[in-house]
Amino acid sequence: MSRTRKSDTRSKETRAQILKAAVEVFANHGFDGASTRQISRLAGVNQGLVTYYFSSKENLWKEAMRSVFGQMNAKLLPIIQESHGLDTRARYKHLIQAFVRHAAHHPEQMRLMVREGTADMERMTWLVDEFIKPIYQIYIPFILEGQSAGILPPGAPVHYFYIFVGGASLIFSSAPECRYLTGVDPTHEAVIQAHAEAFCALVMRD
Amino acid sequence: MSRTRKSDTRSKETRAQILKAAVEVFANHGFDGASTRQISRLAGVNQGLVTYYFSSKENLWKEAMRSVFGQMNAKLLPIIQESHGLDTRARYKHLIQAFVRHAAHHPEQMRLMVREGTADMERMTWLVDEFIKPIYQIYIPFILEGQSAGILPPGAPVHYFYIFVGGASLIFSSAPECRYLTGVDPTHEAVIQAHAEAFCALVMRD
DNA sequence: GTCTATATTATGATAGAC
DNA sequence: GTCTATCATAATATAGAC
Repeated sequence: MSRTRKSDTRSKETRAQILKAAVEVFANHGFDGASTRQISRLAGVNQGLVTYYFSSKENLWKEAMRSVFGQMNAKLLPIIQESHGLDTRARYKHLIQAFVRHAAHHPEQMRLMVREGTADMERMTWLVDEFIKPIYQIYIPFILEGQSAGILPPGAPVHYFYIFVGGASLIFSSAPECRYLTGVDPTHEAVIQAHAEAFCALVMRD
Repeated sequence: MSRTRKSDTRSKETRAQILKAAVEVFANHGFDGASTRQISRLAGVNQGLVTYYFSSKENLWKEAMRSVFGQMNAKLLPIIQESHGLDTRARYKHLIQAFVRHAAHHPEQMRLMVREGTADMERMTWLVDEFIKPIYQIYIPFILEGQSAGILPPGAPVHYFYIFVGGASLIFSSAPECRYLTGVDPTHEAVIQAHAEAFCALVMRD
């Protein structure tokens, strides 16, 4: 293996470690509360490398967002595609379960989605234009279909969009609080399943 | 009016302005992201006065929390008390509407409740012990009563607690995002009413 | 590519004039 | 009680050695 190939691998790993740490720290502290020092420390690399790979904190945040939403789409879009064969009730159950499970296994993604909704206009609009709008466009027909099938009550889709996202994910994005408050640990597989079932049962009444 | 009385009034106003600004900035940027300079600027007072009135940033955050939860309890506890005369279905409708409306008019309180759920262990446990645990204790019998009456599906109360709080409040705590994403402004009274009705309809199916 | 060193600005908190 | 001035520290970002 040549020296260049080895450097390439090392380089990509370093970049990936910084990105992974950035997702975690931005999710837990928000853009303003996160520091590049904290991120580099968590990544186990030198602080100067953050600028080397990502130019600026702002750009690192954008790359972290691209990474997170890339993962989310890679996971959920195929599930949505496959679900088109199912009838509406089965499809609802399947997709809600998939979304709850995803939120459970990637709580940092849910926290990132919600963080910059108020703090900064620039970052909020960028995030909406780049990632949230396409997701919302998928939700709308899904909600309308549910209303046509009598699964969901009437009302503008926007209400059910925020009820779905908030109701499905808050227990996981507040996992440490939930554990301390109730003794129930939302990272346990049985609790994840129970939350998916409770949420499904609430949305899809017989 | 004596000079002392005037100073007292001025003093209380200054303190109150700092507290109000602190609630806003902590809600939008989190503890780490907020700066005492930003808070003092928003309050229209000198930065030194933050320390004069609140000793430290940590203590200012705690006072901001006391203020916010004090307001919430003052508003919602009487409504809960009065509701005991109603039958279960009417009571559910009444209380959910009240909670949605409160979340709509005080989105900063919802943001504050959720912010420190992951960032800092000390602040999270303080917040839970001091304010969230009492609220949760009120929710549990409310949820159990709904399950007994057949309004809610079975499942541990913790799931419905987080579904209620998350589902009812996310649209309001992400109001700027919602406005930019959908064109629907969650600060409008008609939208608040529509959200309360959609959420009620989802929870309380016929 | 990775490191150390540093320039510059912003932070939380304090001291002291008024 | 409110202000200005300041200290010590931590922040983002850059320059340059290796």
